[in-house]
Amino acid sequence: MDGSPSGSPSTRERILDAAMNIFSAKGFHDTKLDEIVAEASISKGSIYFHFPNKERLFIALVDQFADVIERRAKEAIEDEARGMLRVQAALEAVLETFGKYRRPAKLLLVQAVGLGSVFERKRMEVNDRFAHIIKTYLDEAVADGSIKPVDTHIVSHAWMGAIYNVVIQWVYTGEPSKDEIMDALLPLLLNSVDYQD
Amino acid sequence: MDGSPSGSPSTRERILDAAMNIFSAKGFHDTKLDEIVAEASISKGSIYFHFPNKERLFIALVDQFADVIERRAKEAIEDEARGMLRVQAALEAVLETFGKYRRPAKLLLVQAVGLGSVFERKRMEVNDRFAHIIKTYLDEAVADGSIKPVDTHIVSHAWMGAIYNVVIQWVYTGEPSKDEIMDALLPLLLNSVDYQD
DNA sequence: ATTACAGTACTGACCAGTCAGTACTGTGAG
DNA sequence: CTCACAGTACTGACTGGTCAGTACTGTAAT
Repeated sequence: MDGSPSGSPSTRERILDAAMNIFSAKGFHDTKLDEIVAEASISKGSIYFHFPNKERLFIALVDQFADVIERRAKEAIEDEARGMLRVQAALEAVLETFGKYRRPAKLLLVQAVGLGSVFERKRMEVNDRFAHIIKTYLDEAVADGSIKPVDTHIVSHAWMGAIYNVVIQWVYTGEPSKDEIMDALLPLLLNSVDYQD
Repeated sequence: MDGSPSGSPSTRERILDAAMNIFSAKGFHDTKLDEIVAEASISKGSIYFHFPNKERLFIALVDQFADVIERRAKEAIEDEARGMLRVQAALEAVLETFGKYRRPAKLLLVQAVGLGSVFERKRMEVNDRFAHIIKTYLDEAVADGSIKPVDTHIVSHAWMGAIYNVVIQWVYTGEPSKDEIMDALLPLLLNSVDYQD
């Protein structure tokens, strides 16, 4: 996910890896920096050499994964010509990416919620970023007549919530499987705006 | 919401009221018991007389609101004869109740997420409780032919996520308005399973 | 005088963040 | 080539503020 060449990972990468594992499992407040120190086999000072504080370390992980999701969605969209096909491609890409990265998904969708105002703003920002992408292409689909007019603002947020909740369910329980999700959720969402492929 | 007769509120109720205000605004970890003490004009000892610890006080609030939501949904369902009409009535009741209680909504949907494993279990429990109600009546609607067969497990979780996310958006920004949500979200959800009223 | 509660002062575990110090790698002046 | 110095990466023992929870006292009703 980090795109760096293989080989012995840098200290910074080891910190990020360990932090991802522990933050995603235990949440922000229940994760002690000393646990990350132990997991990464580095020193506490090292963390503070690479990151200004615990909060920013956490946010770095959120940003890192949000970037991956967004990049994949945009790549998928570029391959499709127009309108509703692009929306569909983006949805598939996002579900695919969540499916591939279970821990980061939990970090973003669960552990980044309900923290203080700093995190609240960050989570809103990521949320809006995704919703805005969906909204853009939904608007496009409405404009070219692929689907009938809808309140694309509400639809985009509703879709994201639907995706989030199903993915969260999957993150916790392993059920339903990725394939079932794709088979059931995708038609459901497309159906909700009266689009049949 | 507490169903008690009006009059000077008991200490317990004042604690719950104050805790609701502060927890919903600042989240669990950023809320100090001393703040609740000040807001409720009671004493710290009083809190520990009525609740064993901070965690259980928080959970009492979550349960209290989850009960209200569930009760309203069940009442609404009882008034409707069958199938999809009951699903629709339940959705309306839930949205109505979230709309009426903004702070409890934020507590349940935002502040109860991303805390430790105790809260995670509680939130899962509430989530599943709601999803199960939806699923029951969706299954009923499938059985009596109101809607075509769908994966009701995924649909129920997707619906809850959609509702949650739109409500969260509303809790934070006040937008879109309750009426807009009802007008856009309800048809969207019903549409997603090919039901037109 | 006992119960049921309310109020206050205090404690001590916890843990994010600090900082003085170590190790190693240039680098360029004499 | 070597010595002096600088920069970078990292270490881990230590600190100090915070706050949930406790111990204890006060009081009013029955």
